[in-house]
Amino acid sequence: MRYWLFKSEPDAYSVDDLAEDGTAGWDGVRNYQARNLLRDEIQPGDLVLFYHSNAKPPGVVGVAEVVRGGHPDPTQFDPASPGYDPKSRPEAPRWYQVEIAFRARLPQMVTLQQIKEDPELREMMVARRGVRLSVQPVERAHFERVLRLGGLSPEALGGGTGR
DNA sequence: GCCAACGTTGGC
DNA sequence: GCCAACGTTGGC
Repeated sequence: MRYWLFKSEPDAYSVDDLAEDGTAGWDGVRNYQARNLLRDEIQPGDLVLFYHSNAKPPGVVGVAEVVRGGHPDPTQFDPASPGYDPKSRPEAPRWYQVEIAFRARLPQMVTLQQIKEDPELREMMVARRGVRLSVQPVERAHFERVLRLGGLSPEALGGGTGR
């Protein structure tokens, strides 16, 4: 099992939206590095830190679980979608998504500032200057540390599937 | 294949 | 709202 961090602007899609929806296709990613992770690396059962970017303050606000691995992002074929890509064809999709399910809110959000100031977390990709990747790998130790700082027990999430 | 111009991200 | 840092595009 691997761990990831997904960024979302809460004005566009927040952890509350995910909690309400239950599951969501992580569509709209239009960056090749992130696409490769979505298509090739992210597997069902992997756990995701849900991160609010462009928020006040930015930080990790929840946990989700991957429930379906990489498959073509349908919004690329929808002319009405902001993610529409006229150069992508169904027989050779350019963009991929995974599906995630809501698992938990963090009782206390873990802010970007906390991550940067924490000796155990400051190596996280999200804390590094200039890193804009919206889908990032996270080390297990970092994942568990973020959960503890947020008031969740990693053990409570780790084993069960919640399904 | 270079690289200038442009667009986007996202913290501050 | 600013702007630094990146990524993408497209002319050549």
